[in-house]
Amino acid sequence: MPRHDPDARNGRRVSVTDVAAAANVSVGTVSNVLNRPEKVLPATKARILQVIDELGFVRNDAARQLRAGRNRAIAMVVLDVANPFFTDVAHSVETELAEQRRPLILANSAQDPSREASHLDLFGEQRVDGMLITPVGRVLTRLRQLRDRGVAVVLVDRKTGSREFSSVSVDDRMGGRLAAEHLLDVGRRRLVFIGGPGSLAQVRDRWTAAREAVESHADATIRFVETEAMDARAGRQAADTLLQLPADERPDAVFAANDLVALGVLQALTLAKVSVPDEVALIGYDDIDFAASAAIPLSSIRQPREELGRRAAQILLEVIDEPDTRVRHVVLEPELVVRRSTSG
Amino acid sequence: MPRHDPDARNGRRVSVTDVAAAANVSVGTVSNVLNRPEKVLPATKARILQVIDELGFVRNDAARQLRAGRNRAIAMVVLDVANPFFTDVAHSVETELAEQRRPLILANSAQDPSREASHLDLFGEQRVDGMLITPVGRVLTRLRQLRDRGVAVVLVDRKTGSREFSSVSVDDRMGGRLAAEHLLDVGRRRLVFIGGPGSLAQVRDRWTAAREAVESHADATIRFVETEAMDARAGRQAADTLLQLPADERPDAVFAANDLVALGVLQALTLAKVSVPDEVALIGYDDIDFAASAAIPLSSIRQPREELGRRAAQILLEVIDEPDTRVRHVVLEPELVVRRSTSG
DNA sequence: GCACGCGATTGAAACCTTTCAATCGCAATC
DNA sequence: GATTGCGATTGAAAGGTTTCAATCGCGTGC
Repeated sequence: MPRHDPDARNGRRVSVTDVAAAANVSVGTVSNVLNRPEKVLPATKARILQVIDELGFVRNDAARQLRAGRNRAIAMVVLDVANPFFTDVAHSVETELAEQRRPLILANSAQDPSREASHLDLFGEQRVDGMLITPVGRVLTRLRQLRDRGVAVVLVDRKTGSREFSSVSVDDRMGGRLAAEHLLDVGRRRLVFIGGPGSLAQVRDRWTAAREAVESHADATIRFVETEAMDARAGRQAADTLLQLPADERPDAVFAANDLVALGVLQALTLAKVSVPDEVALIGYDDIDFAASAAIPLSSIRQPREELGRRAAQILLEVIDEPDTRVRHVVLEPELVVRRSTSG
Repeated sequence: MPRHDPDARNGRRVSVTDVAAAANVSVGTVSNVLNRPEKVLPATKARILQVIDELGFVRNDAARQLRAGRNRAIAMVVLDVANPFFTDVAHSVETELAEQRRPLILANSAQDPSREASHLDLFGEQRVDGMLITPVGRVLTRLRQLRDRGVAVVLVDRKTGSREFSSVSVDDRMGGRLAAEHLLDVGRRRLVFIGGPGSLAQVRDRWTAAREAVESHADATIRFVETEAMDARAGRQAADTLLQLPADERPDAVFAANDLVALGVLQALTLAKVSVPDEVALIGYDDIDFAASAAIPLSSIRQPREELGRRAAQILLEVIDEPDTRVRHVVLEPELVVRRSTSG
């Protein structure tokens, strides 16, 4: 009863050969109908299309790819699919690729170098045409191997190995500076930066620039609270740690390395009845949509994520077309967005 | 200068044949090293592995799939990748599949039947082993075709064509009832349901159950405000429409078909200085993480999304192993979560 | 010394599509 | 009536892997 059409299921799969036989043409003609319909006589085409329909023929993509030597798909490896920042960027990439009818395969490294490596290996075997990656681990060697085998690679939101691979990124140092200077501007002097792991370039750059900004104010300090991940849970935990400090050691401002962490911090502070921004000012990073509608609307550093995805896709397509184009680095600028969490 | 290793790039791609020749074995043995390493003598294996490394051989997945007739991958088509509910479900699916080393290909139908159809066609050509889908359009015919060609199909969060396909879903009617009854319980009588498009089964079920709950109260009313999508923007727009009503026609409670819509409604109401929950009570659906940290923490109907993904993946794997297992329907129960937006 | 058994290895066949040089059929031209 | 030109069609080859029946080589038991 669950069975719907046993014949179709048990019968061997239908191939171009079967279609050709049934339509009394050669396989070449069937292939032409599929790929260069204008090359075949309308009458023949109609007949073949009808047979295709009757037999339920579906082109086998594996065979097609084998013959072509490549896969039209583009793979994208992001740090965290649960972070709206990355899904927004991916969405923008997808939109740009849709024009060329190229599917986007999304993979989540979850900031884990071993997961990242296994995704890269898989995409290598799949011979994707191009790849967008926000690297976590030491992947330069693997990326070179891919490139040498003809896979176009563009780095997103990162410039590692920049002499060899084009990239599109947002200036994290500028973002870090903007955030820190804003906190200083609103009179805060005991800053904390929360983010991690410290091995992530994004985290390092934002932290370093923030530290430099703070160091130019003699009376201000900033310290680094490292987290293992960058989600709300990590933010809550980090904030709980800070709450255990004696009152006179508590920070009066928190700069979270992304908005998810900031939202976590906000939850923990609210729960502990610490007023934001009166007692602690709070700024995040990314300006995801939820930042604006948080319990206390969150100040943040806006990254132009739509443009980031679009430009990345464009450059990737260029590299696919012309692998020897000059390596390019597009650096976009972030922007400070002030909301209630830093300006009560 | 962008060129890294011209030899490797220009040279023909390395195949098992090349490896076999260089290692003085047959292709069969190379294949065994790759797929059944225990079958080959340690010394031979070591030699072949070394050659593989030296030559930079990477198995061609297209050829492998062609031979195998299928692709180990599982495809998942969701309504909206920008909705954390679906990324959470997808994440849970991915985790479950990881044990079998099956990659998950995520595709976004964006509630658009034509996008959904083209994804299905693509996955058909790719001969994925299995597919999880939350259907939008009239896809039953396509799904049957896929099933008849050996693709395991499990419906997620929907029961269309339930005699033929197994499914895992959450009881939307129960959810709709819980939401409406809660609003009635806290004394509201002029309800509005916001969601859409009305063709979505989720929307219909939640609405219908809510209407039924309201109808059993003689003095209460509920009306349907249909949106084109289910994101925050749609929520803001719908709320703006309501705000233009004369004060005595305004609702005193809003039931949004998902949390994104609810957050949009909340933004618009806040902007218009309408107090939530005093003037308008607001409840969402899904209980995404952000619901708890919204400006006014959002009451919602929690769906067990982790379990939803896990069970869906498990059933799919069962169907792949044993295509003729009985069709099963797992229905999970949603749960009311009361927060400030309905209980000031 | 021989047959047997068994693990290791072989290599041709199969998977299905696309490509492209060759061929066909037909009409226009000389 | 023969030739040319041209669009439509043909069909064999190529692409790289896996499978599996057949073979090899070697030690064991008689």
